[in-house]
Amino acid sequence: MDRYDPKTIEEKWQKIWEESEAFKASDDETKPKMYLAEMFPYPSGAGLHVGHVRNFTIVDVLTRFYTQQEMNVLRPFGYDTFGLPAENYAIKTGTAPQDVTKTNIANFRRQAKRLGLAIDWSREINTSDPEYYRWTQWCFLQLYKKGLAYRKESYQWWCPVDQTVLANEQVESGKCWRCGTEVEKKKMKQWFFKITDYADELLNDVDALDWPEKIKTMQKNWIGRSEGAVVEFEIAGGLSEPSMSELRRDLSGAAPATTAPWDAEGRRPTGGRDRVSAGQADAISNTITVFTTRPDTLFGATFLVLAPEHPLVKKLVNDKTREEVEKYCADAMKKSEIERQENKEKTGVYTGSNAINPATGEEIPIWVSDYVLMGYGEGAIMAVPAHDERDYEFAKKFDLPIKTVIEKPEDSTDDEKCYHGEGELVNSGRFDGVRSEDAREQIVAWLEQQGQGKAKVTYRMRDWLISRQRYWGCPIPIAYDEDGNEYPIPEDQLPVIIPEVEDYQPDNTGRSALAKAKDWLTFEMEVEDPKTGKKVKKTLTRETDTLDGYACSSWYLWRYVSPHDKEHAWNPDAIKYWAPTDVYVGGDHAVAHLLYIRFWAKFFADQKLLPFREPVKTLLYNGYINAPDGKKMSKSKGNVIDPLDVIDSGYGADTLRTYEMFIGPYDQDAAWDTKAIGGVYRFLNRCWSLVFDNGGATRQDPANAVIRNQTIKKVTEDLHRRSFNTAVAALMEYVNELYKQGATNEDLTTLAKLLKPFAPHLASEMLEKLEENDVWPTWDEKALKAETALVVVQVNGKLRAKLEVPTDGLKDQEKIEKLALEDENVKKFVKQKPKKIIYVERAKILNIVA
RNA sequence: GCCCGAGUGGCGGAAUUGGUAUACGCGUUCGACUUAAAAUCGAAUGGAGCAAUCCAUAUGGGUUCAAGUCCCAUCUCGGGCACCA
Repeated sequence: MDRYDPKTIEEKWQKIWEESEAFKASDDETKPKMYLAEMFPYPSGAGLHVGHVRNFTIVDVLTRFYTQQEMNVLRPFGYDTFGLPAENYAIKTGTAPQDVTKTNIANFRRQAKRLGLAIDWSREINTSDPEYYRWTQWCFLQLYKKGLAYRKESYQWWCPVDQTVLANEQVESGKCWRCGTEVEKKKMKQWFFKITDYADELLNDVDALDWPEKIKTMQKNWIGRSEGAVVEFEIAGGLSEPSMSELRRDLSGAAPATTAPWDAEGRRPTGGRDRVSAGQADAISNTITVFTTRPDTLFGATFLVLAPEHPLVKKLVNDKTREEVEKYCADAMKKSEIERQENKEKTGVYTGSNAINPATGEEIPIWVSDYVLMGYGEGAIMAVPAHDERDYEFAKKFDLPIKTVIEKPEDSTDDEKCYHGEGELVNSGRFDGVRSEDAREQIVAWLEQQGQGKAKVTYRMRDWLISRQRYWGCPIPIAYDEDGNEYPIPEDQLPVIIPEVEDYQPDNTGRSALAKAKDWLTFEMEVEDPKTGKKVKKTLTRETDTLDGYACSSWYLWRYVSPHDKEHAWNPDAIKYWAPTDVYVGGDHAVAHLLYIRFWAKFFADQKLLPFREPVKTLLYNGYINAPDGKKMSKSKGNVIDPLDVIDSGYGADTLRTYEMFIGPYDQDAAWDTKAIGGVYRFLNRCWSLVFDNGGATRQDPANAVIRNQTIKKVTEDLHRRSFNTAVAALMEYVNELYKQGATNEDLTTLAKLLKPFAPHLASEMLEKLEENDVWPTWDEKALKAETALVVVQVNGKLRAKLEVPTDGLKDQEKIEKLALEDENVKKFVKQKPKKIIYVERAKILNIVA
């Protein structure tokens, strides 16, 4: 009698699956399809960790489940290979990132295979493969053609250690997401994707998604839609004429990548957050524009506040205030965002100019303060200290007037010094007595009539900064002539290959190491001259920025459907059949990646290149696996559980997989338990013994029909609702029962089939011995009920007796009542005629109200 | 501060539609097998009590024949956002 030997069994089946290409998605498009994927991993040098295993196993269990149900299943795999770790390693050791990546992929692939994953290996992709990034560059050009990839100069997050700019999404509480260094602001000309064009649609479509609420809320907060109005405040006395012409000259040099905020209205908002263009319209028309969500408080606006970066600031100062204001602005801009946020004490300076409140006609002072952010709204606000806490604080500190314009209702429990709720307007001229909710509309309408304002929607989300001053990324397919004109590289000349260099260190001018490849950097190309329109040959210099890695992962789910297509990024027929992805599983990137793929889906749908507007139907967001001590696993803490060690220690991959499914609800964090995994190993041993000890089936009669059918139903339904831990528990119960009752051949095949998604090697071994296929079993609704059922008898809601009655007698309430009232224990609690008796057949419960 | 989510045995957790609270697993205890140990198999295991029974799902109220589940308030923990006008 052999023992369960995971090593032998797993090696055997992994070889069989490899040789037979067992998990190749079929071309049979008549079958119902199911497309599942995990968020593809970054193949680090450390290899797989238990978090990967959980993530991959969730996908694998579902893949096998749907495959066993005879659907046409696509389950590909790939590697997200661009990024800083490979490049930093290259800088340190001089090893080419290309080579490190190759090694790491080979390692990851080998380890993934040892988990017995049902992957279609013919579709493997790798984002740093020129055959892949060629199409990333193509995607970029599509966005570029439509004006959704553009360049602008702006202040950007800069990580001084990694020497690169970062997207807003990559700055976590003022620190670089990679290295944790405090980030700085740096003014640079950078590439952006205009995701803000899709802000409304991205927001509106969130609700309908079958995604976790947590993620949906985070995306909504990130997009951050605010309804309000822009209001124009005339500058008292106007700007002096020298200032005006100076400004015009200043502005003509700037490339306004987005439209001026003033005319931003329509189906989609245009980016109103452009740091260069905001304020331009104002400068020329002698006004300051502010954004407010409370136009109803306009009469209470007693001063204006501009952000230190606001372009108008230097035009508003006079000889007396210039020095102080310039110093304040310089200090504010130098300060890191952390410092600016830490010190919530209000600071600010008076510019020396005043504005006219359009509602009251009063002159109000214009101040500068860093509590107003250039990146949001218009970079300027009207301060209503009576009804806004921040403005209140500022007014108190600098002794500015506070004017109440909303009356706090009598019944309000709000005891704040400034009331920011709704109420009736006072001190507001002809709007006195109007409810604030109504006043918002009325005042906006009035402003619009005067040409001094209009309704406006503002978003928190900024455009997506995609430039990275790094070597190991997808080159941006753009080149420049000596005047700085941009030329896209023609699609038939893609890919722009990453050149080989000796030294991977970025230079301190903010250019990536790509600039060191002199042969690559400049080249000749026939282009249309921007002035004459004629074809001319020019010497061009390539863009040395590379794309944010998130750009590479924004379309990979579509590449999987035709990974070797030489003509298309994704094959139009294949995408029509397979996409969108039915189930996508990951435990990270709630707002970055998961927002970007939605943005690209919408964009490419608009180009008629995708047949859907949402790329992921169902998102499963799995939790982390923590160390046994409950803390995050980390090398420095020395508490890392290596999944390969777990396999090699003798447990095997099946135990590891099943344990990680059993550890708890997939979407919750869980702590590794070195003891509990032994329980799962025992369970698999018991499964093995049922088939391989005692010569298999021990009973021939149709025993266990009830528990068998119940288990099929339970496991099937649990997999549909992604309750993996309870599905495993149900299998354990079934096995316990088979040990007590003995097992028929049907029990054994059923067990093996139901077990296969979790422990595919063992289950395959069992099925082979039983000479059975793996087609998912179905249950017989009629066979779910035993001959007798237990009816619970309660008196006043407390359990007093259990009656065993024939299943077909459950309908006979009278008889059950009679039986219950005859019960000795029930009699003790029911002395008189019961007031009421409630019987619920579905719940098999009888409650006597005595 | 604002917005989510969650509090159930010694531990991880189950209870899907308001209907037997604590499934399954770990741990612990006892027993069988063994010269012995491991492995395996079997039994017990929320608390109090000899028992009948009583008390237990963060806390306090409420609705209901019946509440872990619904409602109100409070506390604690976790996550997200955070001077966003």
